[in-house]
Amino acid sequence: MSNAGNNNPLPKARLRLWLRLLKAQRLIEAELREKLRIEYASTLPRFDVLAALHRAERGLKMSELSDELMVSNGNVTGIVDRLVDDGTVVRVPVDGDRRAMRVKLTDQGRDYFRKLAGEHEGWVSDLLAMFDEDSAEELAARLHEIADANPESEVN
Amino acid sequence: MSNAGNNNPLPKARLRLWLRLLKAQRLIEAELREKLRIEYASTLPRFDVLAALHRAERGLKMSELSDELMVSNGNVTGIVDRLVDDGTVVRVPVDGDRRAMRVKLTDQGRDYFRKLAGEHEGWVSDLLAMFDEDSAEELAARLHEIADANPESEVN
DNA sequence: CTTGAATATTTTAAGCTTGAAATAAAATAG
DNA sequence: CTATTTTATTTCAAGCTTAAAATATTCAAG
Repeated sequence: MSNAGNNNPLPKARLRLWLRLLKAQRLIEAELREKLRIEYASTLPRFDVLAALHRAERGLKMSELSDELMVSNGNVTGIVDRLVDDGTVVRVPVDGDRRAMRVKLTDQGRDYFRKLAGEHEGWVSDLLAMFDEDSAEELAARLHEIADANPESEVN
Repeated sequence: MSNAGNNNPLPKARLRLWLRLLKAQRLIEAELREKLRIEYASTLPRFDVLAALHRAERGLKMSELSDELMVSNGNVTGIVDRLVDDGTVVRVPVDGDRRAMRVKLTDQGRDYFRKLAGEHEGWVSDLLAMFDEDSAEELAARLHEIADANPESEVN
């Protein structure tokens, strides 16, 4: 049967929510991207990789990185290549498994990221200045439900 | 002065909010992208262009398209090129301005999009099934504040 | 008119992203 | 042991994305 002219308001409300979410994300991402580019000659994907590595004391394997960031593994290869060229990260062999590589921040990379991360937090805080602590946390909790209800999404 | 060890909870809460927003967006986008690819051999950027054109009866100029979608104008050129190859859209000269082009859905493109849009709404609704109409609308309103407070962000 | 600034679009080079195929090593069976 | 399958990563081709430069046209002074 045809669904033409269907006007059920629930799916429409959810669709509007999705479009708003997308618009907010794009706006914030565009601002952050521009700041990273102009002030640090860097990019968001690079920042994301550094952030993930900074959270992981002893580094991450390529596959752990791509899981963490929800991007394909082939993608991470290229970004890490460029970070290696910069001298901010290194690939070290995982002993006991000659297939795997552990990616770690260099000392230089760690210093660099710490400076960046402080700035980044400030930029985000400015962009989300309309939320006080409570509303930010409440909103974050609501958004968490989305990831919670749709687990294990594989990107590969 | 150094900011090391700063633990101000407000920026941290906003940063968490941003990370949640980003995670939710990526999850939904990955699902939609996969469905479009597998079931329709299409992509999200193409869908976004078609959706914008569907909302605009008499078509959109290239620059209107890139404003609407918040992507660079060079970007739209490539996507529209491919849609023209598919036969879903056409570029028609704007009379009175030989620089400009108006992009319009073809009849075939309109039919195709209508089918797609119905499916798309269903996919989104399923992914956001944890929100009833009221919470979806409330959340959307909260997110709208972000775009509202950061207007006129130029992507070009 | 003509010159110069502004606008609309495309092109370009570089980087990001994906899914699939290729490579290599490890783990599992038989 | 050896063959098969699984796992970790890279490579590849195609498409997306950006910022900047190039083109082409229109608009605004003078």
